[in-house]
Amino acid sequence: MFALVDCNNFYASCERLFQPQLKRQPIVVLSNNDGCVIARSNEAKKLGIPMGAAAFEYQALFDQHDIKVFSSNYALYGDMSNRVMSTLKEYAPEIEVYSIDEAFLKFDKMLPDFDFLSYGKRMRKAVTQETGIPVSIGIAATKALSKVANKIAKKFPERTGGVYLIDTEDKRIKGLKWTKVEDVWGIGYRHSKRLQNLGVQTAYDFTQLPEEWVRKTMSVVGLRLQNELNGIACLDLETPQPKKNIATTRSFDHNHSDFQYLRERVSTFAVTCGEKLRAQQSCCNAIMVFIHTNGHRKDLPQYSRNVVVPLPYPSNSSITLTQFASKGLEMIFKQGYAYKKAGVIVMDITPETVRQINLFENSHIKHRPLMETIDRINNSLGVKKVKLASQDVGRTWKMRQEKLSPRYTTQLSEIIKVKA
DNA sequence: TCTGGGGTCCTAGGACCC
DNA sequence: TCTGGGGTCCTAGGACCC
Repeated sequence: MFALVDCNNFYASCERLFQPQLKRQPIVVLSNNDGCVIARSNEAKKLGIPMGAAAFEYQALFDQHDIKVFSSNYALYGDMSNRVMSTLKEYAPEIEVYSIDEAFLKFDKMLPDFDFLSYGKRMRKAVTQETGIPVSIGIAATKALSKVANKIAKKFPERTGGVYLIDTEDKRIKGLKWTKVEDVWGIGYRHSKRLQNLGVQTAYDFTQLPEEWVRKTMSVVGLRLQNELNGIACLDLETPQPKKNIATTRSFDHNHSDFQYLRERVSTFAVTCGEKLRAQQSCCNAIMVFIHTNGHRKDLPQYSRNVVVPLPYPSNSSITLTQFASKGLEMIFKQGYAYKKAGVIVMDITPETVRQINLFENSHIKHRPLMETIDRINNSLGVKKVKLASQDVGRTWKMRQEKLSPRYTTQLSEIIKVKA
C-alpha cells in the first residue's frame, strides 16, 4: 500500500503557524518579486482568487476582504517541510519526498488485517502535534490511487477526518467516478481537453478507454497511469537522484536594457549554479544562458534568445562557469531591448569523480580548494560574504519582497518572542 | 509599474556508424 | 522493374509535475 501525505495549503499554513490570530483569515502567499499568487488558504480560495493570479490585479480584492498577503519565505517553508518529513519518517519504513509539501510512503508486507485507516489518523495527529501543519492523507494500492484518495480526504475533512483509504473495489470505482479527468495526477491541460472532447469526463471513463488508444496517444506514460488507476502498481517509490539540469533564473523587479546589469545578474546566477553543482558533487559540461523581454508588454519590442555554451572540460567552479556564462551572454545580448528576465542552466551533468580529462585544456587545478573554502565560509556565515568581482558586492537581495515574514525557525535573531 | 521558479520523461526524426 | 539491414546517439518538441 502507498500513502500520499500532502500538506494543506502549505505556504499559507506555514505563515499561519506563527500568527495564530490569522487562523480563519484569508491568506495568500506571493511568488518571487511579489508577482503572483502561489498559495492560498481555503478562505482565500473561497473568495475566488485563482492560482497564479497577478498580485496587482487582485490588490483591490485583497483590500476589500482584508486578505493577508505574504512574500514567499523559502527559509521558513523549507525548514517546516523538513520537520514534517522527519515526523513522517518515524511512521513509515520507506518514504519518498515528492515535493516541498508532499511525500509518498510505502507499506510493504503488512499483515492482512493491518488497520491503515487508524494508522493514517495517528500519523496525521503526530504531524499536527509536532509541526502544527495540517495534512491530508490518501492510502491505496498504487501511487495514482493514493493521489485520488488524498483529494477525497482533502475535499471532505469532516467526513474523513483528513484520511481516506481506498481498500475495496467499490471504493476504487466510486473514487474514480468522483474524480474529474482533469484532476487526475499525470493528466495535464492538453490531454484533459483532448479526452473531454471524446466524452471522457472522469478518471473512471479514462480507465475504460482501450489500451491501444491510450498507448498511442499518451505514450507509455498514459498507459502506466491507466494501469495504476486500475489498481495495478507500475510506479514505485523513487530514490533521490542527482539533478540532470540545474537552473537559476529570475525575473527582475523592473526592466533593464544595459549589458552591465545583465552581466552582473548572469554572473550571480552562474555562481549559484556552481554552488548547487558542488553541493551534489557534480560537474557540468555545458551551460545555457537565456534572456528575454517582458512578454506581457505587447507595446514593447520583444526579444528572447538562449545559447548553450559547451565547456572544454567538466567544471563546477564558479569562476569558470561565470566566464562561460558571460561569453554566452555576449553572444545573445542585443542593444535596445528592455529585458525582464534572465537565467543560467547548467546541463550535461556528470559526477565530480569521473571527470573526462581533455587532451588540450584542463580545469584550473587551484579552483577546487578555492571553491571549497568559499563554500565553507559562506555556509558557516549563512550569507554570501565571498563573491566574485563580476558580482555586485553591494547587492544583497534586491528582489521585491515587501511582505516578508521573519525566518522564525532558522534565524536566531528572528525567533518569535513570547511575552511573559 | 506590477504577471514565479525549478524540474522530469517520452517520442520522432535526423545524422551517423558498420 | 530493380536501389540492404541493423544499429546508436542526439535533439527538439511536447507533455507533465510541484
